[in-house]
Amino acid sequence: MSIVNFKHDLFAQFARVAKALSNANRLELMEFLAQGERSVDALAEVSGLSVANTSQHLQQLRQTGLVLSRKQGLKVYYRLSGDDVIALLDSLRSVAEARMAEIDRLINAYLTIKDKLEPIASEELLQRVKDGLVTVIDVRPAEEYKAGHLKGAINIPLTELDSQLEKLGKEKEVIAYCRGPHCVLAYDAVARLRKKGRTARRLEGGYPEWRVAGLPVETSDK
Amino acid sequence: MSIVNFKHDLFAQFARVAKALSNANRLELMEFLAQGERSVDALAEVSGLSVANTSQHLQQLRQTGLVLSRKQGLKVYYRLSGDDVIALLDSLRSVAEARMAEIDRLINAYLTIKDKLEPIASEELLQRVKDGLVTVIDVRPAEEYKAGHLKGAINIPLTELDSQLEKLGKEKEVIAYCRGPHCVLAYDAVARLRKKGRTARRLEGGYPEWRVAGLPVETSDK
DNA sequence: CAAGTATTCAATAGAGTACTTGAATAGTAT
DNA sequence: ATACTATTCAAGTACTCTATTGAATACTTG
Repeated sequence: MSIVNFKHDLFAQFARVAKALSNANRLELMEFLAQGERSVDALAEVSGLSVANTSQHLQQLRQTGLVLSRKQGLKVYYRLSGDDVIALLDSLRSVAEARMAEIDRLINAYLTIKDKLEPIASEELLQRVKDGLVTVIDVRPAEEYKAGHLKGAINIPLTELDSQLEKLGKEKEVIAYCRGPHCVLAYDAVARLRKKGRTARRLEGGYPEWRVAGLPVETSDK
Repeated sequence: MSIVNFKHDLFAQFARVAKALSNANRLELMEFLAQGERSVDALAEVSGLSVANTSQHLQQLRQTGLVLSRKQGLKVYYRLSGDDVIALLDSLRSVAEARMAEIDRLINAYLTIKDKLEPIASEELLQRVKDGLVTVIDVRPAEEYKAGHLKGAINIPLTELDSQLEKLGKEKEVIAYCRGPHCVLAYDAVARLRKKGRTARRLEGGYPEWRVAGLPVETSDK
């Protein structure tokens, strides 16, 4: 094998991995998988894709080694094949957010629906917490919550929002936050809470912004 | 805009970045750009693509914000738009290597001497340089060396390795590096040095990885 | 201004991708 | 066994991507 061919074949393999990531539906499936193992029909339901289509996307991901599957009874469960895959996804997201003006445009277009999802500012939140007017929920996965969170916030990962609804008093307004200004978990949470008839808003920014601003947090003090 | 659409559009933007990375030729172009700024015809020459084709790939990369360009006189010079792009490429490479048996097969097919060419890690190299135990050589072409190289490394392009052998003390171990983890120049150099009876190893990674890790470099300070 | 060079544009053929539909497979429950 | 369920397979259509070719653009030099 010549050097040139070797190099080209090697790059072709890297390109295969990138190609597996080059579809919005597959990225969305992987975001769900990042939260834990899921069956095909569960993934089809949350993603809104047909079962056959979901299955085919999952097989593409499996062929490049990004996900693994196991069969148990009737169902096939898929999961991400390792933490380095999460790191790759984060790296992709971070480059995309940093570089693409298009994303800012999208976020701004979305946020023009101010009256529906107007965020609450940090100072206002602090005051309302003191006054006992709001319940603050952290919708990130439990591990991230454990590593550090807003003081007084309770952890309700997005996946458990429906089942843990009773933790939230019905009279208080709910404030949701997650990883950062672009993290869609908090948007989702607010939308779903409102569907259930609660009063909900999103915190401007996320945990990192809050911490950097010197506002009160609780950490695992590792 | 609904939350679902918003989320989907956001993932579609991330997917665009991944799609830009999903072609072997574009990845190869980016590896060259990781060494420094390059004109279109220089990139066309090293990649073996036609100029028009090269230009079109570069424009795709520019549209997703992965590279930037500037025009000077007749030529247009492209460069990576930031170090986070290098981090993304490394992350992609690392996931691909970890997951894809296909890549191992390729590497073994080409580099049958693979286990004889154990790489040295960055930290270990730094220590051994301090202790005066090793000579570090940069086997990339002179222009790439000039644009930036590991502090203290001497430039011996692969083509001149035989003729400049006397530059290397016979007692010290020689460490060779080039463009990146898969740049074959360093493998070649190590193999040839060993044939001449020298003790030689390859640096894990290459110049871009070293620089991004914040380790000491010397640049042309343009 | 004319000639030359580097890059980009435009049009095209051929290959690959996404999603749908309906059927096939493998396992469970009755 | 039979009915049922979750998943996968196979085929078809509409759409997109790559690389090639030749022309157009923008800049420099004589």
